[in-house]
Amino acid sequence: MRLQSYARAYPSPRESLFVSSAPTVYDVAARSGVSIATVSRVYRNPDSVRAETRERVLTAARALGYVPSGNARGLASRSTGILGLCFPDYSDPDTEATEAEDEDAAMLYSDQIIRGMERAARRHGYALLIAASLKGGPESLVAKVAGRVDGFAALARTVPTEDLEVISRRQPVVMLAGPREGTDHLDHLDHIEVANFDGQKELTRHLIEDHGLRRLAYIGSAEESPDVEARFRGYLEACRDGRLNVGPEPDLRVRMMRQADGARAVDALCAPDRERPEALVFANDQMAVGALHALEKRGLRVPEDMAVTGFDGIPLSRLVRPALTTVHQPMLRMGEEAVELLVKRLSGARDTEPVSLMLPVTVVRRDSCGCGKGEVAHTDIP
Amino acid sequence: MRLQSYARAYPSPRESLFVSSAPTVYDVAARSGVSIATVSRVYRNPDSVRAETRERVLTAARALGYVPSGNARGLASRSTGILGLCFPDYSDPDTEATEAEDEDAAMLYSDQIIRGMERAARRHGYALLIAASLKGGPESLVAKVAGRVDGFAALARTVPTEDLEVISRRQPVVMLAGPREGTDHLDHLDHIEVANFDGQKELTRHLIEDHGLRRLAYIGSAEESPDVEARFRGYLEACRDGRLNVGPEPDLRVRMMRQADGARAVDALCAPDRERPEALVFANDQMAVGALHALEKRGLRVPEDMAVTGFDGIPLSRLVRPALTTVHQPMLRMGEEAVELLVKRLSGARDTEPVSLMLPVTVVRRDSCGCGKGEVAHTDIP
DNA sequence: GTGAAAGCGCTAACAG
DNA sequence: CTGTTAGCGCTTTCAC
Repeated sequence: MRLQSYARAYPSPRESLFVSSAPTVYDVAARSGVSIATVSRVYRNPDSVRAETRERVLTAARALGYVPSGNARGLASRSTGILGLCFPDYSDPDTEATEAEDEDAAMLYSDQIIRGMERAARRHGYALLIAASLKGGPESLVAKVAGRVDGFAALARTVPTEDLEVISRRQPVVMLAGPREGTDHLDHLDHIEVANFDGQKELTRHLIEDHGLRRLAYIGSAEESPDVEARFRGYLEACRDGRLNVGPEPDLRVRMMRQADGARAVDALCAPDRERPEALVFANDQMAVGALHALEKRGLRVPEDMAVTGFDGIPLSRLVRPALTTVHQPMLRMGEEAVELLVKRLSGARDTEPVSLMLPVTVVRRDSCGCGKGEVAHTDIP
Repeated sequence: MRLQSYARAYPSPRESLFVSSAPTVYDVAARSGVSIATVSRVYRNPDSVRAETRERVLTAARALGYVPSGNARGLASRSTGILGLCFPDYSDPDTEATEAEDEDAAMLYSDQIIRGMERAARRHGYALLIAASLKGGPESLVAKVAGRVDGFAALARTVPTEDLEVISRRQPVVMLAGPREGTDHLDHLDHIEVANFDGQKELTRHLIEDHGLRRLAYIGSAEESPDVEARFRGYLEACRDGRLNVGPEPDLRVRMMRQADGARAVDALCAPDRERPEALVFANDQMAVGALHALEKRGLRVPEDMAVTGFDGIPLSRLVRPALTTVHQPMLRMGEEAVELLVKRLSGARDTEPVSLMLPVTVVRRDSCGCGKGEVAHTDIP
């Protein structure tokens, strides 16, 4: 019944740019006079085939332009040698590279994770499949990735939690950055987060104690985000420790946490009818950068008239003027740790207890909080 | 004969962290009382199934924790929705991040391409599979990627040219950065390169005409690299135009073009027994950065005692002191163009003539060539 | 060492 | 709108 294959005519390489159907093990087997099993062996375990036979097969394969189908392989062997990463579409039109030189300034959060994962995956012999969720169905995203990899990492809120729960019953999954919620479901997932609370708390303490600021405003997210909430709680605690008068809610919640939202925050919080804060504490760098621009337009000086801080430590934070005081997250390391966790699960430790890591952050004091011109100080937290 | 599947017992979610065998269409079909074809339709084309039936299937799938197998899908449908990228292991131990803040300084060439491809792939609904060639068999790399994607890009010299030739008969391949050689084979490949020749020529002209330097030294690569050769030819032409006395070979060829090699180049070219050059023209940024360090150790000032230039425009080039004069390559754009080319091929234009793009570069004049402190000038080439 | 045969999980006609 | 029936290309026992 595979005779059709055996009888298939092999068009010369030049017949068309792309040949209608790619050669298979059957073609190679027929041409080299062995069975398909042997062809398979030549690729999976060369030493189990006599040298002469092996050469015959290889020669035929070369002549035919044979490339093993990863899909068929994965299907038959139930493993792919690929790790995956799902992340949300963070792209910010305002941050997109416009001038050539700014390409690297637009590096995001997720790009660092990709770099970290790629590096670690490479060390372990895995390739990396990356997929950003677009506005389309989120269902498709996870399914697409999950169905093609041996294990994967997902940035929090990329994938419906219940989907993750289901998938994690089948393969190793590590959740990135969103603290495990509920503690109830999601019990199969390994989990990595950063010290959002401690970082934001230390940064806020710095503003209050070291710079003597007392009227702070916090700009958070309207979307539910455990990370942002943790940061806000850190901010609150520092405020209370400093005996500042703060409510239980951020002074402002914006929708997307992009540059435009940061600019809008300035409009809202520096309205003429209200007392101007002494410091704008943003839940991320992108907004803070947007605010810097907006403030400049209004003729307000940073940090003299108003201090501004961010969170994340994206490359852009160091390039803007004044350079942004922020809390640096070790995203590269997070990517690496994610791979380590996945690899560990894949190589045996499948039924051990879920792991939960908390990575330390670094408070980076630059100009925008009032720390001396050009001087930079780091404090690792915790 | 699939009865085993139908009869399979479904362990409760808690029975084990990972269930032995994942549910399939057969399980979902059995549980929801439809055929496997219908299950398949629910995922591929939901509207072709009556709403009520669809819900039944979805419910069963959810209960079972069903996730479609990408491998099986790819195998049956002959397409994966994935694009690939193969790149060499560029990592440089000296550039690796040590301090948190330097994570982004370590961004390489290939990272920008990844970013560009990911972004463009996302726009077209593709995911991206990335794999760096490690010292292991190169055979495995291409095969791994090629066998799992609908089309892919390969950085020059990542993959044996003959392999590419073979594979490109089967699926779209675009070659990055290495000029098409021979013109003879490789005729199926689309190809993208940057203006290496013109960029290096303009930079060299700047050194000669604008700064009046006449004793230049070029540091190239021992490995064969069309890109580096093109740069060198640009350098040569500028030198001849300036009536400088230059031989047909670089003053030095180093092995890896890493920071350590740049430092070694300084040792070799600034030896006491020979006349010191006025400018060190490096074939890439990494070496130039290494040279900057070595020069500083020797107590030589840049640019006063010696001008230094690089090529690539990596983020690090702007962060070092003095900031490096270099030629910026639009790697992000190269990644994007690569995806556009692949997508075009995949959506019909399979048999049209191979495309060859030459992307413009930008000469970035910073401090290390003697251009005024802090001032930066750009010139786009061509 | 090599071959035969049975799937892996899904899609894709083609009937009904 | 739904079911039947073939494979997709490879790995994998189990014999020989």
